Amino acid sequence: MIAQNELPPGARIRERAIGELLQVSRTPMREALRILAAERLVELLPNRGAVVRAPSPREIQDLLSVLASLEALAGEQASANARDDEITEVRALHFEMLAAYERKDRLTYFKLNQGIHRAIVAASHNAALVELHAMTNARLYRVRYQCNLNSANWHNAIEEHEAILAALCARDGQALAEILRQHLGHTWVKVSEMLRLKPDT
Amino acid sequence: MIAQNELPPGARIRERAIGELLQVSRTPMREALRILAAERLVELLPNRGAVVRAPSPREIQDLLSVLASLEALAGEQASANARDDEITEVRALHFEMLAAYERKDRLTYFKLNQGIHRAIVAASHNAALVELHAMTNARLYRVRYQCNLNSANWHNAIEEHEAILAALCARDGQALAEILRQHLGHTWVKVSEMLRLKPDT
DNA sequence: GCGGTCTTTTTTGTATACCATTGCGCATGA
DNA sequence: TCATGCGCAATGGTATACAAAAAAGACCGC
Repeated sequence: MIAQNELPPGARIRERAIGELLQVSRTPMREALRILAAERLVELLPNRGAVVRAPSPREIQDLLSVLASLEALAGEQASANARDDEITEVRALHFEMLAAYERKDRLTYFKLNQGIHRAIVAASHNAALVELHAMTNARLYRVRYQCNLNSANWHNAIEEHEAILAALCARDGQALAEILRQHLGHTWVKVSEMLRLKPDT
Repeated sequence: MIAQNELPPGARIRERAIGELLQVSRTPMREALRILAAERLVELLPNRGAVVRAPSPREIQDLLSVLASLEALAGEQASANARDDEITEVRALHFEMLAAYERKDRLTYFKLNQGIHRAIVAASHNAALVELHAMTNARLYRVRYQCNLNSANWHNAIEEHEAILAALCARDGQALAEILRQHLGHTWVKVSEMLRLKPDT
């Protein structure tokens, strides 16, 4: 519900209300809220309940720099450790994404884009990295989704993804790390532009 | 209790038993366990409760490679963003650590060592990075503590810390990142040696 | 009309009761 | 002797009741 904006940032989560909505009592509801708080998706105010967190622009920039480092590491380790079939799957996802690009199907494009990055991280065969990447990515999901809806220039991203795929196929860890770093740097450029135009989202 | 090995890896955590020990009922106990599970310090088995996680050697190596990337990023950002008084504090901690080294006070040495790294990360002024570093570090705390007790050669670590301090004072982000990376690479060497000698710890 | 205080109501924090599932031990039989 | 099945004890999962804290609202004085 947070990811899909049914619970917008800043919204208070009343245990009874949401629990009733989901047909569970307060106990599992509270346990879920503690997990979401540990994942930094909600903030727990003592004696005042939970609110959906809205990462500030500064926090978004910080998270993106961390994500860039994590993906750079993933790129290096994936280049070294990925099985050929995993690389093949990334290539397949890449072409699916190109198809969605041609059709201007933004939602599918977005999900496939995320899927490619997740697949590269998974190909590192580094379980801890997969976990931290997923957690960091989850915190950025909402804003990146909004950005994907609004952004005008997809083309750069496509070109970068071509380069990502080439580096992965060549198993050139250094190059892949560097491209992924730049790629997420450009993501920050797009996100910050969107925040300037639509500060409310 | 997990960090201090009062609950060793693999130990089952029975909600009623530990709750009684801590004078709390099962409800807050369960909420705490969910948080620890989200932090990957315990594992939750459906209908079978919680057990203290013991990171495998492979997982330790993976976590250290992630930690190296996080600290490298912290080094870059700290070089750019640290206030002078934060750097001064790192220097002070460094000399305190040297004092503990001279006295062969392993516990104090260990804690100051951790404190230096934490201070450098904090000096990045990147809140998300601080959080992820703390979480990753917590997962490695126990094994690194064991390693600190057993390791013979402190001297390399001291030299590396001299270099870390020098790079930070010079605000040379690239150099600092590289040294921190190597430093954690050497940590893995020490930990893996210990694991070979004492696989049970 | 406005501000402050007291009361009421809502909401979170904790304890406990009850149910479902699991695991173990014991008995039974091949 | 060993495998299998039954039953009991223990443990986790959920709901709910009660206590404490905070928010909301009413009332009063100025």
